[in-house]
Order: sequence, then structure tokens, then C-alpha cells
Amino acid sequence: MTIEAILKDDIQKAIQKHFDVTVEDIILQPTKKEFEGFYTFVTFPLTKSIRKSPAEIGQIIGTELAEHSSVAEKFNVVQGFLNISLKDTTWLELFSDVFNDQDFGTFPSNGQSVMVEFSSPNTNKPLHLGHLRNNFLGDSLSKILKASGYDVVKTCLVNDRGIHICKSMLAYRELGNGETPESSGMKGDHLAGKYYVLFDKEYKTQIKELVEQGMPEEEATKKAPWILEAQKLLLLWENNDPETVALWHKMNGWVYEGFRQTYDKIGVGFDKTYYESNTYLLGKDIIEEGLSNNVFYKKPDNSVWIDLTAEGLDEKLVLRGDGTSVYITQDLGTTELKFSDFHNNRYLWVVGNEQDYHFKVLFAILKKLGRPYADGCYHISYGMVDLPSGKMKSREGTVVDADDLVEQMIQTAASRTQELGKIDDFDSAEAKQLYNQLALGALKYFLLKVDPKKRMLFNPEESIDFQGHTGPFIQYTYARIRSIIRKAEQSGIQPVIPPVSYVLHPAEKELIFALSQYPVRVQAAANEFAPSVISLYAFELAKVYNQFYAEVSIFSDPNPDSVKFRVALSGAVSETIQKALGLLGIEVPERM
RNA sequence: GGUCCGGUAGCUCAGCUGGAUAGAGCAGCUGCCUUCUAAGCAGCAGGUCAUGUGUUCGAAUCACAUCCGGAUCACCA
Repeated sequence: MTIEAILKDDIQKAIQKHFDVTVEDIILQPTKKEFEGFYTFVTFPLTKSIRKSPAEIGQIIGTELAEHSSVAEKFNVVQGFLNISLKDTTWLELFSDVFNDQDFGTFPSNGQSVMVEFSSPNTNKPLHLGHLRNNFLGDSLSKILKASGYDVVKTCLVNDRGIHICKSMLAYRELGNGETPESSGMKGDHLAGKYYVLFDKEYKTQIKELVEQGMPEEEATKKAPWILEAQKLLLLWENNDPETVALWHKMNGWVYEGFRQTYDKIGVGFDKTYYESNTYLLGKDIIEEGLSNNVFYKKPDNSVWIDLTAEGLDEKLVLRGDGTSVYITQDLGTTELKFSDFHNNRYLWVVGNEQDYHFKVLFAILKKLGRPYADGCYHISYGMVDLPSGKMKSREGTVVDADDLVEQMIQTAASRTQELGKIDDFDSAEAKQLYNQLALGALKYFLLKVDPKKRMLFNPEESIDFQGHTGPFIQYTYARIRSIIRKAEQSGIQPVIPPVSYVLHPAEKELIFALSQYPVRVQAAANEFAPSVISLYAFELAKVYNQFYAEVSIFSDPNPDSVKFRVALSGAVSETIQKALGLLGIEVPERM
């Protein structure tokens, strides 16, 4: 039973005893900084059933708690707020829960498994900042769900075929002159992206020419030579034309090597990768099934539809008249495949909020088809990363490239570290590792501290901070503590919980309180699918520690119990920071 | 136009299962390194919580309306 639960129980009993009123759900909130106490119980709602003033009720409950509660020590009442302080022995018990449990904040298996699909890149261009948000969210969520008791399967569905891939293939065929990543010195994904942009440039020129010749723009976009050629290439690919398939293999191979490097660098990986070229034909048997069940219906042109107007959606096409798939057909098939491969209890998709509607439709169809996994499906919809100039567009080259950004962050981390001159004794490998940790710490934290649902702004003119509410601030706190732990080890000081007679310093209580919150936050983050909950927690914990650090002296305190206790506290904080940042995919440095 | 999401300090964001004088960080201004890492700490200043009405003992939080921004409503993915 947690302290909070005991306190709630005591309050419930006190109300029962003094007023003969039963309150089933006692709500406690953390006491505001400017008042004394750690938990606050609001008594306003009780005035209806108990005909006394809020303050009087608070006084009576408080008195009862102070006399009989096993955890509460004293109280004060401000209007309808009963602020409760805990006994020192209670604080020490709370801390020993943290201190003695190596897995504090990691929940035992809940017997459920979940698949998290994220990243899902297109093989016609390199990753950009928006993909980084997706990757970091997916990776972090997977870790958070695992810590909260789920068995997690991370998957990636690579969008490796389609008209957009053919566009870069075509531009390469026409303009490439046999260029390769080796000959150009470009990373393969960047090379493919270059031709994707070149396609768009030429395509636009062609449209412009046709329009100048008097063709309406709408028609021109459909009749420009290169778009027709790209469509032809797609047909050739679908018919397994050896030359086309060879080019496709070659270019995708370059892209995969490029992606591999980027994934390695940012520390993201998958348990299972699906390729759309293998799955794009799936789903047609489900269409047949739906037709025979009358879930779907056919129009005169042979196209297949579903009517979702009763669900508040529209009529949706699920199969073209010529029998070819659309996006939703493939997703139906792929989801079925995932289920037959893994039989998970839940399926999550980390995909931008521009696809909210698509997923509503997908889930509604799955439900109508009576799929057993339909209720476990959930779209983790996140907001776009916008630039001050607006939306990023790959075709127009207005993107913040992932590789460039990471490289730039590493440079900033290096120069900042060198300015401070604290690691002059590091060899180059150690220094490089630190710069990487700091760069990714800053970047990941920047993208994960914001509520995933909200769109966020990135201003390339202002580099991402290393001070204040940032990843490096938290990493710094960790490094500071490690320094203390090393000193304690050298001096032979053991981390020990003090005897029950120990009188705690207020800063110590604050730290224990912050530590005790960790499991609650892990659970909340998992329930809300929000790594930002962990981000904010890690920052709060680091802040409380830095206050503690500035306020008390660890080694020069005359009381040996204090010294040992503070070393123990520091150790627990460092471990909790490491765990919390770990859930965000952020590493911690021993020194910085 | 329909649907969905958002609008909190100059900037970036917390807070949103209703509770105390609305919180951080950045930027600005003051202090604090002969003692455990100053990538830190303490403080000052900065707010019609988009607007209006309602519900309530109490509203940034809930409801309704309005304004502004974004997404989406493709036989694209």
C-alpha cells in the first residue's frame, strides 16, 4: 500500500468517524509550494453533506490524522484546504522502497503484448526533422510500454514502392549518368532524394510549358511527359520488368544503407520490418470476404465501397474498379498480416495527425468486419513539426534534414564542451561519445518534451539549447551525481538509510517525494501514450536535485548519518534519472 | 461548407478527471564559484489563460456561441 493510499484511507475513516459520511473517492493533490505540507485535501465539496464550514471540517480531519494516522504528522488549514505533512519515519520508509528496489518504476508483466509501428519511411528521400519526431516518439513509447508491463514488438513498414519511388527512378535514369553514392560521395538516401527533387523540378517545367502552349493547368499536370513516363515505370515495375526492378533494387539498396547509418546514429531499431513491396497486394481477400458479408458493396463500375455514414464518416472506396488496391486495402491486409504473425493484444500506429481520418476509417472497417483485434487498434496521432516559414516539403527542398541536424548538434555540443574545458583529459573516442550523447540528448529531449498531439515549431535560426529545460541539463545533473558517487566510493562512504530517529532536511523530503513519483509517471505516460510525461518528470527531478545540491553540503556535514544518507539519496536520483532518460532513448554521461 | 485538432508571459512550452495569489525554460535585469562539476543556484520583471455567455461555493480547466490558425473530407500514400 502506498503512502498516498494509506493517507486516503485515514481521511476516509476520519470523515466516517466524525461526520458519519462516506466518501468513496478521496482525492489528494500535491500541496502548493507556498504552503507547508506535501498533500492537500480539499474540504469544500464536503460542506454539502456535512453542515460545517470548510475550515472547520479541515480542522477536525486534520486533528484526527495527527493523532491517529500512521503516516501523517501535522497539518494546517487554509480556508478549505487541509495541508498534511508526513512523519520523518514515513519519509524514510518511502525512500527505502525506492532504494531497495532495483526495478523501481518497472512494472511486472501484465500479460499483454503490443505492436508499435513507427518510422515507416519512404525510400525516395532522406529522413527529415518530422521523421525524427516520429522515430523518437515510437522508440520512446515502446520503451515506456515495456516498462509499464507490456511485451512490445517494434515494427516499421517501409514504403518502398509506388509512384513517388518511380519518380526518383525516372529522374535518375534520365539525368543520373551512372552516379552512385561512391562516385558522388553522397549518402545513398540523399542521392535518391536529389533525384526526387530533380524530378519535381523538371515536371513543373513541363507543366509550365504546356500551360504556356494553352493547356489548362489541371490537364497539364496529368499530361506532362514525365508524369506519364513515371506511371509507365510503375506499371513496368508491377509487371516485374527486369530492367526496372534492377534499377529499383539498386536505388533502394543505396537508400537502405543511408537509412541504416541514420538509424544507427540516432539509436533506433526494429524487431520486424515490413516492406510495402511485399504487402501491397494483400487485403484483396478481405475485400472478397467483406463483399460476401455485405459489409462492402459494388458499384456499377466494379469498384468496391463501404458506407460509414452511420459512423459519422463517409462512403469510402476500398478497391478500384480495375481491381487494384488503394491505401486502405493495403492497410487492411497488412494489419491482418501483423496479427497472424504476432497475435498481439494491441496495435499502435505512430503516424502524423494528417492521417487521423484514414485511421478512423481503417478501424471502423476492421470493427465492421468483426476482426478480434479491432478494439486493440489505436492511432498515436502526433502533430507536425513546422518551420517559421510553414510546413516542411520534401519536394520543394524546404526541409530540415535529419543527418544535417544531428551533425550540427554534435558540432554545437563539441564547441560548447570545449569552451567549458571540463573534459580536457578525455581521449578523442571518449570526447566523441560525449558529444554524441549530448547532441542526441538535446535533440531527443527537444522533440519529446512537447505533448505529442500538439504541433510544434522548430526555428533553424535558433539552435537547440543546452541550458535550462533541456536534455543536457538533466544529463549534467546525472554527471554531477556520478562525481559525488565516485568521491564517496573513494572515501569509503557507504550509502545507508539513517536510523528512525533521523530528522530530515526539507530538501531531502522534496527529493524523496520526487523520487516516489516515478512509477506513477511511468504509468501515466503509458496510459496517455505520451513520452512528454516522462520528459517533464526527468526535468523536475533534476531541478529538485540541483536545488538540494545547492542547499545542503553532502560531505562536510558533521552528522555521519546525513553524509551516508545523502550519498544514498544522490545515488537513487542518478539511477532514476538514468531510467527516465532511458525511456526517452537518451544516454547519460559519467562526466561532462 | 462538414468533421477533427489547437489558441496560456516577447518566444518555446507545462498546467486541462474544476480548487489556494496561473507555472517552467529561453530572452532581459540583480546577486552567488579558496568547499561535492556555475551546462548550476537564488532573486527581479513579465499574463484581459483568443472573445463572450452559461453551469458552480469555486472555471485556464466543463457546456454553448463567436473569432483566429492548422489538418482532413482523393479511384495519392
